Amino acid sequence: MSQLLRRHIEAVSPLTDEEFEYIFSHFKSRKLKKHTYLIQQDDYVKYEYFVVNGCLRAFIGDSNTGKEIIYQFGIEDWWITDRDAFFHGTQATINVSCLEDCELLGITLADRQKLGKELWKYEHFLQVKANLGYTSLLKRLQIMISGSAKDRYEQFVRQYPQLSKRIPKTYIASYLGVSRETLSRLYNS
Amino acid sequence: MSQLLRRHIEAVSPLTDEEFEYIFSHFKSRKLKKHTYLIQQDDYVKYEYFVVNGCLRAFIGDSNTGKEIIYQFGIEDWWITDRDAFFHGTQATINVSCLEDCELLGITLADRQKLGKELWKYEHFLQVKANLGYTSLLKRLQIMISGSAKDRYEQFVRQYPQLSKRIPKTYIASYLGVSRETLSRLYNS
DNA sequence: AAATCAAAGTGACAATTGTCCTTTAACAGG
DNA sequence: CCTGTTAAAGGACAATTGTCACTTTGATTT
Repeated sequence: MSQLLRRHIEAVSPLTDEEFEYIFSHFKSRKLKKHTYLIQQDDYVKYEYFVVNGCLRAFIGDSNTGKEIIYQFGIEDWWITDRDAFFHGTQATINVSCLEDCELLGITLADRQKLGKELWKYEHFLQVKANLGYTSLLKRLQIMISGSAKDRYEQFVRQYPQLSKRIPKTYIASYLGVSRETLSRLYNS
Repeated sequence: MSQLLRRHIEAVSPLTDEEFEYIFSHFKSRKLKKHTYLIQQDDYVKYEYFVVNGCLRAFIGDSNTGKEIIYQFGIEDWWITDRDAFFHGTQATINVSCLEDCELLGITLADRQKLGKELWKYEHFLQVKANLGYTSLLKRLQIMISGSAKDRYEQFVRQYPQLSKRIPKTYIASYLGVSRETLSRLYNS
């Protein structure tokens, strides 16, 4: 369990055993069953979660059309939360639910900041991680702006071959901003 | 000049005069005329730039279609570079050119990291800035996934009323992932 | 094995957006 | 004042994608 988190942090900032133990002591484990919600709209979001096991989806429920737009998946070695609500202490505008049974490690904003202040390595880890996240999001945005439905799907399969098998197409369509039917036709013609 | 940068950093991390002077001494001023390029595809990207004055666009030139896709504008108080190339020391995959005469402050990756190590406040500033950038990019992505051309344009005007007047519509269309003609029809019907 | 349910495929049609092309307007430089 | 350049508007048509309704498939439960 904790090994995954350790390797994840050490990919940026190598740690001593003591340092890691100290960091790890601030995380709280949480297990959730398939179909349950980690975060629901209007919740206050106390934690940011590291995914140890399972698969989740973060989505916006459009109250007008009743449709859901998935903007992120979370699997092993990824982080997931409503960042905006988490950082600003406001209510969630999104939902996060489990597509599989999940095992997570949560940390509060206060502890996150405390660790950053106490350990430069952790602050550095947060900084690098945020920058990596930014660049990968930017790549996704570029494809969303310029690519056709087909481009987007092919790129997704190339980038996440495992995920594209693990997740129902309906959800992938939503993630790509395309209707389920259109996606279906892309690989049957 | 330097006051803008100071206020920008201090919005996250208040500094003493000495600290700011030290930070500022690592930046190099650069002035560019309208229509010139700050970064061209295949350049090595030594600097990350803070915009003191002017307006720039970052875009991808699609070599197949010959079309350009703008994925970011840069104006006063924003940062601009090819982040991927800057962080990894690789060649630029994008272009950045000036829509107006520009005045910039550039910092190298080595100096950026050095400042982060020497001053926790600066590392913290980088971390917070990256997280803010991430959340704002995510909001943009959400609109790109779910919004119609009209939604996107209206949202853009709401969020950047000044920019929408300052920048030619052709560029705004490209930023929104919409053809110039489609955008033109949105506010004439 | 039968019943139930969720996911995926498909056909027909509508709506949105892109592409190509022509025209108009604004404006800078000689 | 003219001329060349750039931005913008708009018409006509094509391509892409969405929507709705229905069928098929496959998994799960009883």
